[in-house]
Amino acid sequence: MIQGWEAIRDEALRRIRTREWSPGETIPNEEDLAREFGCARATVNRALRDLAEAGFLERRRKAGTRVTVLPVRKATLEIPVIRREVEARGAVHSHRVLSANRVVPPPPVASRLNHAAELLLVETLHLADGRPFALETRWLNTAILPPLPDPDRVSLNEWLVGNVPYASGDIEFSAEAADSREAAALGLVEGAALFITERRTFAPDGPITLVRLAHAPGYRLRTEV
Amino acid sequence: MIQGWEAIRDEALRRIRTREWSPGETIPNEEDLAREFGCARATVNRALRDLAEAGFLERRRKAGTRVTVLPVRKATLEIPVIRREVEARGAVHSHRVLSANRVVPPPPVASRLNHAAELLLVETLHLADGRPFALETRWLNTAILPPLPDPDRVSLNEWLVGNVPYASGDIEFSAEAADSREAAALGLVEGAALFITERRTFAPDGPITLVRLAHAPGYRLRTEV
DNA sequence: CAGTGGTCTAGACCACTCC
DNA sequence: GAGTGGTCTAGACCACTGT
Repeated sequence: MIQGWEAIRDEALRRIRTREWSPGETIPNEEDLAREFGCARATVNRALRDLAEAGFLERRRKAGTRVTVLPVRKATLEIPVIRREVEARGAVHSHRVLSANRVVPPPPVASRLNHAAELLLVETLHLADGRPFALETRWLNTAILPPLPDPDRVSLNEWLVGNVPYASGDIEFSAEAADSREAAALGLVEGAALFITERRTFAPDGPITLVRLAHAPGYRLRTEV
Repeated sequence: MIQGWEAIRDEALRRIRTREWSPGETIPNEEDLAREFGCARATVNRALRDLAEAGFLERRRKAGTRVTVLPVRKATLEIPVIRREVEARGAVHSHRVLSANRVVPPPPVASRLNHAAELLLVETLHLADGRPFALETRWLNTAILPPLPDPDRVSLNEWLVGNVPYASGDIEFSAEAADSREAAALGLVEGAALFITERRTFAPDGPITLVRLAHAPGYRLRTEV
């Protein structure tokens, strides 16, 4: 008798990995497994649901549960606010607002936010122990935001996280060559490889913000599988 | 009366976002919430567990459930095998093995795999519609692997996914400038910004493989939040 | 030690979907 | 229509941890 849903999950994963349950194959249904493992069906359900969320199994009512043929690795990334990230490296975080202006967004920004009217553009340099860490370029839709705090004093990111309910958004990661502006701000040569994070956030009634973070070389995003 | 654990999760999330439950605050315990929502405690547990996994709540026995002060965004990345990724773009995938040699790993590789003895090094160029898509540099520990198939015919990645039980691993993302070898293979100028994915995989009895994927410019990793 | 979340059970009904 | 997973319940016991 196997005890606990985690043990059942592990046993199921073992059978998948040893191909006792081979890719594409339908495994026994929950009731049969519950009988085999000597537990309630809900416990089997918990274990198999976990494996399905991890991408090892595919479950459909009536059709049953199958072993995924090519498991898509699902990695969970933790994306902390910058201050936390800097502090996690044992450094002191500070930031400097380079500019803050009302600007009509260029077409790429307008289309990504689905918003053509004027936005607030704030450029901020984040520092770790006084050295450039990342350049933040943030577009804000002040039309639907409450009055903003002074960005010199408060991190806009943290203020938004705490004060603006949001509905949805996405994040993209890419690599780009530093342009002259980025190179100057981060103290690099033009063309240096930058790790770029770009986040969009939308409220139910419109876009909230678009943020582009250009990270200085050496930045790594890491996750366990 | 609120119906269904998802409705309860949504209601709890609403209270968090409207600061009805403010950051750092301890929310009512499961039993009280179950009474309020007119459902079983297990249903409340399901809803709150979901929010805790998403990073909105922190739960501890005896101490209760608190609203996270600075929610760490947890994004789930789907990391498909390269062939799938290429096909998802509507292109035809092919690959070309550039080299395959037994090599004593250089110190950075040896330390990352915790293995100093000879390894098999396979370099593969992945193509989308015949154009360079990514350069794969793979170190394999043949000492603990079953006999490998011919890498010209079979994608080593897919073969490993299907044939080697693994225990753990990690993935790192970064941006690096292309060296002359990478630039040549991918048809770029030296110094071009590459998006790098590096995966380590370990079996219980030793390292299995270290893979570095250098993606051609334009590559983006995207996830919804 | 006591309060809270974590898990389990046995049974029930429902929702989806394949046939 | 029937088989399977998805969810809910009411109650129970356990595991952790703050006091």
